[in-house]
Amino acid sequence: MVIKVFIVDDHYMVIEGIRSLLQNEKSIEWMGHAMNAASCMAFLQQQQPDVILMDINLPDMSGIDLCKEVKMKYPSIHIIGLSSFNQQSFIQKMLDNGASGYLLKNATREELVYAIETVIEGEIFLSDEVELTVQKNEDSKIPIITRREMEVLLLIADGLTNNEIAIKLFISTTTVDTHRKNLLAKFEVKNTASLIRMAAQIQLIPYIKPKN
Amino acid sequence: MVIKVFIVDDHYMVIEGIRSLLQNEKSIEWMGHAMNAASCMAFLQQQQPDVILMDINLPDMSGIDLCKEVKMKYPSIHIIGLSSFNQQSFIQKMLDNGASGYLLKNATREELVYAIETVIEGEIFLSDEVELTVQKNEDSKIPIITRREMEVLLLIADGLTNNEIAIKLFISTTTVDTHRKNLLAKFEVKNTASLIRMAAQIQLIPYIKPKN
DNA sequence: TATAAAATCCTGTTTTTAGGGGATTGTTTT
DNA sequence: AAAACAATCCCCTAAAAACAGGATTTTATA
Repeated sequence: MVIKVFIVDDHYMVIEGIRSLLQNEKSIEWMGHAMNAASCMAFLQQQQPDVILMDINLPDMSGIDLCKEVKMKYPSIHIIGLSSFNQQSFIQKMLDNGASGYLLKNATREELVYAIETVIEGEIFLSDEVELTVQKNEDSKIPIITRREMEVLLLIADGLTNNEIAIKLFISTTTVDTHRKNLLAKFEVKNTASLIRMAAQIQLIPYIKPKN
Repeated sequence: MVIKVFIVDDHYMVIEGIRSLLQNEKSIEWMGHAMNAASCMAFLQQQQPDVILMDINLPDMSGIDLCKEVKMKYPSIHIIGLSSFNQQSFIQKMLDNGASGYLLKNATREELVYAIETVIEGEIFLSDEVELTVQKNEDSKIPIITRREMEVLLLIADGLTNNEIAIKLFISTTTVDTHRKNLLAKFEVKNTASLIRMAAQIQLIPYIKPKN
């Protein structure tokens, strides 16, 4: 049985690299690629692969969210997260959202093929290095914040004060203050500067600054 | 005349992708790859390519430094910086260190080939999107801050208060406050959150957080 | 050597955040 | 059904940052 593989990545060179690596694998069928979340979803309406290799950074949506959406509509598709970085927080989120594995972009052909074969069996695959990190970082800080906290965080990053945020979210200023306190506690920092820095570094804050 | 190309990148998939993209180009000869700065330098002792495609992120040394080193010893080699991100600060540093071009990893085969051909002619090549960024940022706000303001900015990002910064720099708290005010003015923001966000986004703040 | 720019310091006031306590109402999850 | 979590709200105090308006000295640079 041939495993049908599809890839979602906005880097042409990575797509080409994976295609090239899988070219001579007789057990794997290359279904094509998408360079963003929207065209991925469009493709899936026509055909369903067995495995999707999915970059965590996409131009229109994070791979983490796309993963969730795909698994919601097509639970039988196995998703392998793909990224350059060995970041536990992303890996965890991908897995939480239904991904079956996580592969670093410096993986070899053998790893790639093995990953695909593993997730098809219903098992979880993680890159060697990733597993190490997961272990190492287990005890360290990967703040898990709630949806509301995330909203507040983004508005803080946009430069709004507690009062302005309260008005925008139709809640009391004291509530905003509580969310803010919880954010500081979860990130284990003592002020806004460190909070925003950390959040920016773990890519919680979108790069393009929305006006006002 | 055949252009000899070598690549330095720690992502196997990217190496493979570029190799695959250049495979059928008769005017280009693939010399091989290195996955870190050390083996790149070792390779160059044996053979010299005409063009090196060099990732800015390498495990043992930044591409920016490696670029400088290579150009020092082998001035005739043309270097094209390679990265996933469209970050003006890196691009500028690569060019300052002697690189002849900058290519994003989502470049097409045509762009890649054109880039190689362009730098061989002694010209500078920049990805379309990169040029846009350079242009866009030209007239827009790239705040020019002084050395002292930079020091203060980094300490703010580290979570220090004005008072703590004052102690660390052996200056008065009011001076720190003045620097801070100037930073806010130069960045055209009204609070620390926005300041740190912007600074992080234009890569003014180092990624690895130094302890304390 | 003017002149500009950078770095230093000051006195105020107002606004915002941080830190310490709570508490209530829903909604998941076990 | 109980426990845990999320979201909401409150009080109070202290610390920090933002805003306004200065000034002096040192260091580049035209």
